[in-house]
Amino acid sequence: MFIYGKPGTGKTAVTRFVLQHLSAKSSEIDTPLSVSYINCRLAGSEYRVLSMLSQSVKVPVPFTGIATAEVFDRFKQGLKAMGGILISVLDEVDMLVKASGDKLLYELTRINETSPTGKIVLIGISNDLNFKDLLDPRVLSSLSEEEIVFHPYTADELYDILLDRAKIALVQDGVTEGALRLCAALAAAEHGDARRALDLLRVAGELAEREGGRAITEDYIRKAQWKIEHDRVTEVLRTLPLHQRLVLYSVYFTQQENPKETLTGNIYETYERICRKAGMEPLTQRRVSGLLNELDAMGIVNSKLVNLGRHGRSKRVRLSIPMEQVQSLLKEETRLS
DNA sequence: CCTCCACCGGAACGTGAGGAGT
DNA sequence: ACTCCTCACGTTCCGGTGGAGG
Repeated sequence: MFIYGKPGTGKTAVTRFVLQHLSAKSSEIDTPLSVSYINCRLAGSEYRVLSMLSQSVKVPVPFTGIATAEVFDRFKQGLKAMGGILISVLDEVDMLVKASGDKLLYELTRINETSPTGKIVLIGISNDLNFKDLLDPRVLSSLSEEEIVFHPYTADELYDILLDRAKIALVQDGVTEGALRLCAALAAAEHGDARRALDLLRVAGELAEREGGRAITEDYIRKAQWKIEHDRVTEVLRTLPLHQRLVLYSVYFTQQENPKETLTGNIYETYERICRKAGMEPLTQRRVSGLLNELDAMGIVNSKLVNLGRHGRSKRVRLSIPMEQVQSLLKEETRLS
């Protein structure tokens, strides 16, 4: 089965809920059934997904050291030995396939053909609606027998969810209707993500509590939204590796010196200068270009491909976070200060 | 209309850390 | 002791490209 839907539309929650009921029912009627839930993005690689699968059939696998094919064999052995049915949920499978292809999925679908005892049921969850394009037709035919699409929540639905939670979590009249509506609207504008909506309400509640407010008002919701964004960025910035930070500073300085010419070429020059001053070996332009793309993906920087005709084509890069945030990060930098 | 710039981005490959199996 | 894994992070190489200016 395939489950599609944007983040925060309930895919994972619903799947877990159903799984829980299934395993409760199976122990009630005494049927051999085990379930495993794996988040492929968190797992990171084909190897680690496999090793987690193996663990779910009680086969311990070292976290590194043996060949992927070997882990796969052990998993098959374990499944066979265990018998029954393994329901395996692969959350964010699209990440797995993008990183390491659909080989693993293909192999997994083939298990049922060869293994008489011990069958596997695959449930793939994906954020990417075009995920199917990445798959080989053979994999597709055996996988997508059933599809469910989770649509983004509308503002009204989000409002209901929030209201429900607010009743449990907050004192009576702890939140104004307007604040709830705003909260739902903000989250709905951002792809109808329920998790975001709940986060927003929670943070707003914390803010209100700290300031001794009597109820969560629209004002607190707005503040909370700002805070969430700010915290997210600070956290990301703080954990950036050295050269990634250097590239970020280069963008910052280039943009300050010459706001119009923030092309990769100029940024790279600045970067080289910084490296030389700090007595470090600069990375190649290719690598820096990759780092810039990563910063872009994290939403720290915004880059756009531009064509300067005779002057070639390049990328125009802009910071998409406030300058002050980079400044304060720079202040913590003892080596570069 | 054609050229050619200045970079983009894919692919293959290298290295060193962390570790398993025999 | 030796071979063989994964994986993150880089490098080298190279074909690709949209449009200003000849």
